[in-house]
Amino acid sequence: MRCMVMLDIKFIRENAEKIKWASQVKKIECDVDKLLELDAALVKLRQEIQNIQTEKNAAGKKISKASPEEKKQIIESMAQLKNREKDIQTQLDEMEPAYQSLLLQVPQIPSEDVPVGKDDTENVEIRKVGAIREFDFTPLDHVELGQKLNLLDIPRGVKLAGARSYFLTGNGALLHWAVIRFAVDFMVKRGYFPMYPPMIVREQVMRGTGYLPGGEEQAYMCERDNLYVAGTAEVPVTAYFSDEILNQADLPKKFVALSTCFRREAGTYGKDTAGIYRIHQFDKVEQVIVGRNDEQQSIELHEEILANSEGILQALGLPYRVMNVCTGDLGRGQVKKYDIETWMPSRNSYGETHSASRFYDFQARRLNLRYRDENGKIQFCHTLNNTVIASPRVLIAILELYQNADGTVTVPEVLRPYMGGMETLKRR
RNA sequence: GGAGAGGUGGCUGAGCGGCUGAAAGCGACGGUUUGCUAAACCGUUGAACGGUUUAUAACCGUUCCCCGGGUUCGAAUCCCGGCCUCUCCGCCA
Repeated sequence: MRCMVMLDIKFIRENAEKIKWASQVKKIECDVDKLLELDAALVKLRQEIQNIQTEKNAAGKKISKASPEEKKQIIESMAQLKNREKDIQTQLDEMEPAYQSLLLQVPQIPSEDVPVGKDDTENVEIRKVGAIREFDFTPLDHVELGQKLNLLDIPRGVKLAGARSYFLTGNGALLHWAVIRFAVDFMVKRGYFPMYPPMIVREQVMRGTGYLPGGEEQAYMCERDNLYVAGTAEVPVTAYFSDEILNQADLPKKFVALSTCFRREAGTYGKDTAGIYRIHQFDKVEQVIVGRNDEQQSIELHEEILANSEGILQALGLPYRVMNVCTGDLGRGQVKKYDIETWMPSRNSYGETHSASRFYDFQARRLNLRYRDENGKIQFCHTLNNTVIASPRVLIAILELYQNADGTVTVPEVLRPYMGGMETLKRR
């Protein structure tokens, strides 16, 4: 994973204005002019050094056949060349780091159909699906339900592990596993290849997927081992084929991965403190696609992974809406992102439960993830990913929406096979 | 944790300091043969960057045999550091 280029420098040269625009609407700092200036200077120096090397090589070839006196001469002139070379090399070495770090800041250009906006308040709703339930009694929130039905124990989680920690207990744990198994099976039926990935990964995997630099504060890290704890299976699964060259015929590769996810949630003190909405550890079923370098195909696959997740929510009978995430809320590498927000009565609003991202070759470049196309040319892949289900966050919606006046919770039908046929969650 | 081995092209695997961008095999691609398939035979087959050019074609140049330094007129080949992988022993599950 040596290739740390965000976007191809040639592309940047030719699309400087678009990138400036992207940096502006994404609110990501990036000095394109400075980058191009450095780039031009570097190209010039590299040409000079190349000429010197040509001379050196020629001299080196002569030397083995030269007479002793000639050898002396050649070696002397070589010494001069080497001095000049060293000079230029020093200049190059001085400029390179600045160039590299500027290059790393270059954002991916958003798709044309992404709304321009400053932050998540300007995301645009694409559609709403499912009717919001009207209660004819006063509904409880998931924390109260969890307590009453012994599904959830936050205080003891906090006792052992600090804020944003919890236990799922009894039927709560069973419901959690049921949701996950349902989601995995759903995706496997749709032809996705199941994976259970390592979640403690090397730094270059985090860099390759775009979480570093920038996400240092969000990720747990094992300092002794210099390894990072990934916040999502997207990280190891997208990096699965890094540094490899795949066959075009094998693409797209579609994966469904289940993992526990760890997030520090630094800088969110006071945000979403109630319940199990924002927590340090959760399980997530994730879908990841590695495809051809073909924008049209990526667009279609993006719709496909979105449809998969909508299928899950519909099967669970949860009302949701699909958001077209605006430029200001897009990550550096994302071309376009759909968020799915599921209705959560206690929040009296939709809460984000899914996030479907399209990167084109942004991650693949950093991961050195390539394939050979029909002409034998090596191309960078395209990558995409989306949540299938993240639990326990989704349990908020399930518990609150499926609660009954008597304080019990009905088990959604599709989950019952995974709960030994249980139809209702009662206190036990 | 202790001791050792090693990192070469899509893969496996050779490689006296100049003739090695790299043997050989496999794979892939093109062709011959063939009722079809298979087999056999012949040929082609690394990447990035820069220049010439209408050209992602051809040609020329430079760099690249894990990364970074060093020795040398010259390094895949010698030396040092780093990263990574593997084996044995110990420990643990």
